[in-house]
Amino acid sequence: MEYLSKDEIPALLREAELRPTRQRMALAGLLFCGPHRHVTAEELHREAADHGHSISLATVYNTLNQFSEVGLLREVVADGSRTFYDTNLSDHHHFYAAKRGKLIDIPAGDLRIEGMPALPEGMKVAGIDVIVRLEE
Amino acid sequence: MEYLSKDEIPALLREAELRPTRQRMALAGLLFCGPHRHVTAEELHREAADHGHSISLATVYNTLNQFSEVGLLREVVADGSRTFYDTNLSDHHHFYAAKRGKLIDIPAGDLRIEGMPALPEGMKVAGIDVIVRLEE
DNA sequence: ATGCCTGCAAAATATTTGCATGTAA
DNA sequence: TTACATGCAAATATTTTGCAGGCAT
Repeated sequence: MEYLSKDEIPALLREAELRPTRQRMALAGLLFCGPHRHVTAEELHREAADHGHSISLATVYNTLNQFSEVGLLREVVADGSRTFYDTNLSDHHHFYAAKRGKLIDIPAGDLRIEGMPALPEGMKVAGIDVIVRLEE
Repeated sequence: MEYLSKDEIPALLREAELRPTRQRMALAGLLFCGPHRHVTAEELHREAADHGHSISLATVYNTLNQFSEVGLLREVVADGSRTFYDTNLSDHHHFYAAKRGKLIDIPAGDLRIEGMPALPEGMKVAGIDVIVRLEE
């Protein structure tokens, strides 16, 4: 399976109706041109800096939120104190090793939810998050 | 089924090796002498004030954390930006109506998890959180 | 009396926003 | 050119911490 190449990034952004600006290109390159990953804003900001992209942390936050809004990323709430962004959009769940602050994918289909009860009047399911918390 | 009465609170705290101080008594009374509930620190702080208990927000936070550490409460991470504390300690899951910021219990047993994959080397399961996100 | 608790304010963290400037189309 | 994006700093929101004084035992 091939990873996305850098020159496919502009199209990816355009399809999402986001202008392919320098910063978005750089961050999208880091996020999408390789295997799936989980990042925090802080991590991605540092990584961008390491690659010579000077992008402010606020812009990293804004960009991650935009990418989430248009469905390029999925937010994962595992820790209350930090937000993770997952490049894997398929229907899957997560292990969370709190001590290491690391998320690990549980492949789609491995974990199934059975016995969904009736929903409150007039509501529908927007998503199901399963976090399996791990300890040593 | 009877709810806990106020005069059982000191024993509850003592069993948890927490001194029954005025503030802990007041907060425990609000939390445990009635049906199960989900609260945020902010909500509990306001509620205490409404009942004439002037307890600082910092103390509410500290107390909720202590109660969680000794197993009187369970923390529920639903929203990333707020921590909920649940008085229902049984093995159950939650609906989360993001728009209303409200958690709703899914009774234990209603929802089952099937097909847990192998865990990473040397780790064990500390807990499983399922959040079913709802929208209108 | 002793040591754990609390209140307050200040610090720490994580994230968002306002606005002047920069840049893609 | 023109609207949208960015950088920066400041604002916001939430939670934690330090320390002087208070209270349970």
